[in-house]
Amino acid sequence: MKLDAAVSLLGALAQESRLALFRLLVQKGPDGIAAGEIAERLGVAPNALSFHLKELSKVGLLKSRQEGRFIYYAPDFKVMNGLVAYLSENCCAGSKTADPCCPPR
Amino acid sequence: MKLDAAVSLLGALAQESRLALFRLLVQKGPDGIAAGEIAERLGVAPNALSFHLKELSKVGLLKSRQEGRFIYYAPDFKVMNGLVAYLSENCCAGSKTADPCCPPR
DNA sequence: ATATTGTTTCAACGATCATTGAAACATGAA
DNA sequence: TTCATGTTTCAATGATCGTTGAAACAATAT
Repeated sequence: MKLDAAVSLLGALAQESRLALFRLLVQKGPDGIAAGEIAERLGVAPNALSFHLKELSKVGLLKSRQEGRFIYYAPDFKVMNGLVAYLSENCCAGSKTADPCCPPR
Repeated sequence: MKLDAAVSLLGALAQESRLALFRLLVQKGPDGIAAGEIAERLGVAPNALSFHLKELSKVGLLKSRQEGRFIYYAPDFKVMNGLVAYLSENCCAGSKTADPCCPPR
């Protein structure tokens, strides 16, 4: 992963509603949750949520699937995995020990 | 780590100059680098760099130490470790396998 | 004391971001 | 078709962010 891509992903997650949203989606797993239920659970206005869903989708963190009137959103675990790997390798001295982030050497 | 803290850390890293800065500091290790050398290496104006150093310090990602006229900055690996752990646990389905970010169950 | 070097602070500007309310679009039911 | 529901788009607003230039501060040398 390039630095620019990591910055985009970090920026997408660096917002209270969006991080909470992503956490919720991760908990719920690959089947996803409908936008309306997310909005209700997070206490975010539907249009605001739509904005945040778009932000997360724009950087590839979310997948969506339409089912009738509902649109289900689920995390793209591969992308998130890439981000965590990037941070571990580039910002944690590349250590692979139990404690992933420690000084080099 | 609380959600708010994670958001602050993500926000601090979600900027090109700052992520590059942090990467550089991680590479250089606990001894740190002087602000002037960082500015030169990253091609950032000294006052702009000072702003970014403050942003990273504000959230606890950086430690600094004065030596003569120079101020050396180094990463706080413990804090970064906490962030990576938070993301792995809360945003990666809590998996501890080789692939840290995969769907639950 | 003055000068020089390294770093930070301040004010200002344009750009981007998050939220709001209203309207629009899309799907399915009556 | 008409209606209700789920979701998104649009425009406007206030807030925050990143950069710039000039000035200030701090530590050392002359």
